[in-house]
Amino acid sequence: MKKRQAASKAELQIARIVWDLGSATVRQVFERVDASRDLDFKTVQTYLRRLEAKGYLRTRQEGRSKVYSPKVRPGQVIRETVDDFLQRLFDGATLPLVQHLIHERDISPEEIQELREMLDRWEAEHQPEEQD
Amino acid sequence: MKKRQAASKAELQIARIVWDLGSATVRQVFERVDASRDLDFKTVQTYLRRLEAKGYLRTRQEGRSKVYSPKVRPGQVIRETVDDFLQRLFDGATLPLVQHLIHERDISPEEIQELREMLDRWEAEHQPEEQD
DNA sequence: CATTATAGCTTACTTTTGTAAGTCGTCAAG
DNA sequence: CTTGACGACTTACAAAAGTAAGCTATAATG
Repeated sequence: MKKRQAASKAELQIARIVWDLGSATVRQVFERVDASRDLDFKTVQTYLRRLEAKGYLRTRQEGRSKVYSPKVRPGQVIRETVDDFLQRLFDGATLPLVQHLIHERDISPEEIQELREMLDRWEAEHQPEEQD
Repeated sequence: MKKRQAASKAELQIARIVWDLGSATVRQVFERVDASRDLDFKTVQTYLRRLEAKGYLRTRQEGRSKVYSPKVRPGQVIRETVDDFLQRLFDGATLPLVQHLIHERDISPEEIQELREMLDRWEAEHQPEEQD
């Protein structure tokens, strides 16, 4: 199928900013990233270019700037990334990771509640009322 | 703290084999890996050496072979790896990932059931009967 | 004891990553 | 028009990752 070249960790973080903004110029992305990590404008520019080269983002010219926006849907990329991660660390099994998340990371009672509800909703939607 | 140098993806996969086996020689690991991916013996050897250099595995001499075994607990490494992943892809928030896992990956009704039980058990253990 | 097969140690080589500097064109302010 | 700021495009460059080949010591075999 696609097999877009994998985006590196740093690139992913930059891509996420573009996803958040919907579309953005280098500078706009740069301003968002600035706070957390400490990257040079040029560096951000490089990541964006690579992301475009790898097929994750597209650009359109707008005045003298170019505006980056997602080319493949973010959800898609996230799915692939998670899949790969799952594959490598848990042989692709979903449950062990969920288990790990619940056990090893502090999940609050509220979150547990929320999780339950999520399960309910999911089940409701995906098991169309089996009438007997 | 620790800040062991991060193990790369390929290395992680090799480490997992050692974890599974408890301890193993290069050849033993090689035989396990052989099926799935297609790595050269030498390559496996390199990964193991790097894992030792990075502090993930230790070795003891046994006859003319050296036997690799975990130096830091696997669970520890997994936790760190998951944390890092979570950080980069979900700003560190656990729930969104769980949500993603439930929604995007096919989870069977059995697994949902299992998840519920897992939540129950977890809650039971971690909310020592609040008497009012 | 000479011959092999194996294990270990050293070295290698290509891509990718992380991180950026240089150069050039253009729009806006003097 | 000259100067500067800013963005794009090119180029850089060291470190990590992926993948392995070479050489050496040694144990097992004929």
